[in-house]
Amino acid sequence: MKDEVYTLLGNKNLSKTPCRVEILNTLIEAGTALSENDIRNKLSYNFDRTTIYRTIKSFLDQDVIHSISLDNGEVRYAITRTREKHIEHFHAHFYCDGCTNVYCLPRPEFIPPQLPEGFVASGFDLLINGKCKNCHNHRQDIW
Amino acid sequence: MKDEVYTLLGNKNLSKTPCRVEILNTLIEAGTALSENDIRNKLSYNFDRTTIYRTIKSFLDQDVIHSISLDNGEVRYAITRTREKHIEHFHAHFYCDGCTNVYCLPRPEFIPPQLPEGFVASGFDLLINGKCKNCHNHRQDIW
DNA sequence: CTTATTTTTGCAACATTGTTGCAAAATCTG
DNA sequence: CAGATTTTGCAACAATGTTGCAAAAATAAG
Repeated sequence: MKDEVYTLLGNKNLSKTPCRVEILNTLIEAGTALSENDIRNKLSYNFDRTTIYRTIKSFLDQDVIHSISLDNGEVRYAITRTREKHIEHFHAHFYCDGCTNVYCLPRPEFIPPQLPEGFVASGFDLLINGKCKNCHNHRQDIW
Repeated sequence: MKDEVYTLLGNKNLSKTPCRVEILNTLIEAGTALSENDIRNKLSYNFDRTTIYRTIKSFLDQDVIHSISLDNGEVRYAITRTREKHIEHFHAHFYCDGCTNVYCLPRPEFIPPQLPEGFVASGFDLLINGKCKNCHNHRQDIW
């Protein structure tokens, strides 16, 4: 809990301010990726928008969290739980069409699709959509 | 050229206004996906921002084009060249770290990664990054 | 623990992008 | 060509990204 947050902030040389502690805590406790608004709404104190923006930016810079851009332009943030540095270049997330939650997925096997002649891949970002466990029950349109 | 554009607009029941013709033409001729700004800068006439916005929206609605959201939030648009309807749920694009161009890739084989228990996939969006043919020559950091 | 130094906050301000309403202008239909 | 239907251009906002600056808070040093 708090300890984890403090340790994390300490490791990354980020000062332990209420805003940072709360945001980080919120993201750790959330099972899914959260938007800036989601985050703001979960905080006990009404921090300034800029402060939240900059806190998120710091966390991103330090790889404490990572961002996921959805098709509609919405951005969500989630704790980065990868251990190895290079894995950062291989992201996979799941977007639930039912509840719209976004979940981080473990690194998938990278089967690079046929690339045009001369193209070389160095990473990827995969966003799978479908129904999560909860929403799968009230199933509707399974392909 | 123009004929292709006219036919396309006709098929989709979109009126053939200068703005639509030009934008569609621009996107067809571009080998890569373009941002709204890229598009605007290539037009001969200074159409209103709203008009371009709405034109793009119409094209998206009619599946004439599709959008690609980059990690940094930037959005690019490209002609939809898929024939079969259902393929729309399987997008793959290539982002060149060198020139920042975005290319549409043919539909890759979908090797669904291990999903959590109870999760069901129905589509995906894959953005591969690396170096395109041109930029690969002045190679730098190949993994 | 108190002070000096370094960071973070809050606030004002702006840029960009997404979006809508409305009247004028253009396009389409017969 | 004339009337009906759409699209444009413009004004206006909302949401989000971003920066500068002084006040407030956190950290480091003694």
